[in-house]
Amino acid sequence: MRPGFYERSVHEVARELIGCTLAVDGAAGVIVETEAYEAADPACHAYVGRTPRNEVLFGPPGRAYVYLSYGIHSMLNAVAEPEGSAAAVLIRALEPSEGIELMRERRGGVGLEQLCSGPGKLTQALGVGLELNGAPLDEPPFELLPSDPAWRGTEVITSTRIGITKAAELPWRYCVAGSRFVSRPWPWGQAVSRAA
DNA sequence: GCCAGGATCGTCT
DNA sequence: GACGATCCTGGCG
Repeated sequence: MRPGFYERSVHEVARELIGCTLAVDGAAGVIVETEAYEAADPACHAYVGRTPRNEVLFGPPGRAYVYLSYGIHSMLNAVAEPEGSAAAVLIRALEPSEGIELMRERRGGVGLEQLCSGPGKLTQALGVGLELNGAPLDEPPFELLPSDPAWRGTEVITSTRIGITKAAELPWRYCVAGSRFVSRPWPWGQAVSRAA
C-alpha cells in the first residue's frame, strides 16, 4: 500500500481495502468484506480507553490488531488513523486467490466459498494468530497489495455490522455486491460506490 | 434449510 | 464471574 494509506478516516480505509489483496506467507485472497470501528464507537475495543489489550489500536497506523474472540477465533484488523487516534478495520472475508490447497488443509477441507467467508475463518485459513498482534502489514509475513485493475468498477455496498450488540445500527460494514465469498449475503444496505 | 446450543479463554467488573 | 467484532454441529422438517 502507498505511504499514508492507513493514516486517514477509518471509514475511507475500510472502503478502500475492498478489492485489495491480503497475503500471509503464500496464502492470499482479495478482501471482499470489512467493518470500521472507531474510538467514539461503543462497539470498538478502544471505547473504554487504553488498556494493555487494545494498546495497538492507539499506536501507528498500518499495523495488525489481532485479538481472540469467544476464546477460540483470532480476529484480524488493520489499524487506521494517525497515532493516538484509536481506530481499526476488521477484515471479515476474502475471495481466495493463492495457496488455496494450503488454506483448505488448515480449514478442514471445506469448499472454496467457506474458506475465508468470516473473520474467524480467514485467520484460520491464513494462519494468523495472536503472535502477529502489532506486526506491520507491509512486512513479512504480511503483504497487502493495492486493488487489481480488474476490480475497478466493482460495486461496493454498505450495511449494518454483524455479530455485535452495541451500536449495531451503524452502517459501517462494506462489502462487494453479489460476491459469493462474503460472510453473509447482503441482506440490507444500498449501493454506495465503485472501487477506484 | 433453519435454529438452538456449545466450545473456550482473555479481559474487565 | 460474566461476557464477547464467531463457528460448527446436531436436531428437526
